[in-house]
Amino acid sequence: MAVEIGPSPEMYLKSLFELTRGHAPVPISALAERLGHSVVSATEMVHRLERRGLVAHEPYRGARLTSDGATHARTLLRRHRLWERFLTDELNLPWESVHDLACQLEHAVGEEVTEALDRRLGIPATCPHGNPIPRSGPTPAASARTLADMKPGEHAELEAVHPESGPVLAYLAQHGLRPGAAFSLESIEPTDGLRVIGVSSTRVAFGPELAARLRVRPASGPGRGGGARGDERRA
Amino acid sequence: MAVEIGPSPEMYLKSLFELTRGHAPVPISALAERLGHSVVSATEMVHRLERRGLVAHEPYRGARLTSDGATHARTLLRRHRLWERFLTDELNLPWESVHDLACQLEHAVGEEVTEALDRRLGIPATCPHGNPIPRSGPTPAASARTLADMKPGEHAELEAVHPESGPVLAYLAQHGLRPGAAFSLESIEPTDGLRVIGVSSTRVAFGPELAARLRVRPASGPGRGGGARGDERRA
DNA sequence: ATGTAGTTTAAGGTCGACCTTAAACAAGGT
DNA sequence: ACCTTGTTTAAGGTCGACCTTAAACTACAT
Ligand SMILES: [Mn+2]
Ligand SMILES: [Mn+2]
Ligand SMILES: [Mn+2]
Ligand SMILES: [Mn+2]
Repeated sequence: MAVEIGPSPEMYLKSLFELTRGHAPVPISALAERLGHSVVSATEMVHRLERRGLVAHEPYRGARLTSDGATHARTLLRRHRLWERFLTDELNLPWESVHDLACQLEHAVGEEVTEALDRRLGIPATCPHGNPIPRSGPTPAASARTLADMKPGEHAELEAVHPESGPVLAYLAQHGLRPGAAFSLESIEPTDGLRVIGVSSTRVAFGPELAARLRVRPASGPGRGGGARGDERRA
Repeated sequence: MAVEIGPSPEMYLKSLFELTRGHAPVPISALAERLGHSVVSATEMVHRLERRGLVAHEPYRGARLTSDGATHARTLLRRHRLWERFLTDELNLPWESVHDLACQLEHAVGEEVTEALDRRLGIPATCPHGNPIPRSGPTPAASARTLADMKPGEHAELEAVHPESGPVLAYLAQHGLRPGAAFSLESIEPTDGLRVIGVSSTRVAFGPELAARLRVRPASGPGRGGGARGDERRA
């Protein structure tokens, strides 16, 4: 148990987990891109992780987490999101910064601290960006629907940003967009597929790339304007 | 600013700081021993740190922190002790574990988080083990007196454990010894210089090595028995 | 003054985590 | 069937952070 593994291998596991859609293996090139590494380096690392039994590599198709690897990845995601909650809720650090900060902390703690933190925070259900905090038992399935899937005229509410990344969060923060914000899709520009949405009297545009990262759910409280606080916790 | 420096070099700076007595340079062998590295490796690292301008090496005498190095070391000690307070006060983790846990966290955060944490904790004055938390302005001088300096019959109160280390803290915890605990030195065994102290009806023995790491101050509330809670905070 | 203990340098190694360039290869669409 | 694109392997490099063994050296105490 505990398996001694460094920050870098851990980031590979986490990324692999995040990039996985269904059962399909993740092309190493996708991994490499996500991490900003060369494809060759990513291949090397995948091999190392394979030797450790955390990853299964199907040549020319991609890499897949073993169940050990997936467990470890979930643990990391858990730590990451708990730290995010701590940083926002307890330290009042900005919503758009905590992702990167938590990305350091996640590698610096073990089970003892993680579980104590969880209790301390009141066993929160999601991170500040709307993603569920893994716990024992299956993680509640996030809505598969994204802004990219919406049709003009539709109303919805932002559920989560996934996958997260500093720049994306910064862009959203700039426009006051947070999980819980209600909005409507006003138009899809034919060229480039830009999505223009209306949030509380403002208009914000998203490229298709970004749009696919905004998980969306049917608007709950209809009318409920605003767009700021979406701190959903409950266990 | 910010100088990008990894966990390992950081540990060297911290150790150097802790081992420094007055103005004297610290023999590299002492550094090596503290870190559990070979002397050759420690020498290498000292050279690297010298190139970065964080350490000054006087051949055959030892290494000394430059003012840049000392600043960095103080920062680390600050982070370390703040995390310790967090782990004990907020997460209720055991007094004797938090040192090692904080030793990971101290390398995973920058100024932003550190300062927010400090505010959150109410600007504590010391770590759970009695050592002052560095802040801007000179650090209040810790008492130079240790258990090793006491004479049989003397009464005193434990101020701090310095330098800290897992095993030492574990030993103290085992006997219910904490900063704030009042005790008397009952005897110094002629052979081996064992110190036997009396704390609230128990007797505990310390070798000279350990005794020198227990900082001591004149007992404050005379009579005040017990020996547990010594959570001194105040700014 | 000399010797011993502590210190530094030299030399050679390992391993992880990155890089580049270039060649070999396989999958899948046309 | 073929070709293009994406993938893997090979080869060679760098750098940090550790290790060992062995030789050179210096400070200091006797
Ligand atoms: Mn990370
Ligand atoms: Mn998040
Ligand atoms: Mn440390
Ligand atoms: Mn402490």
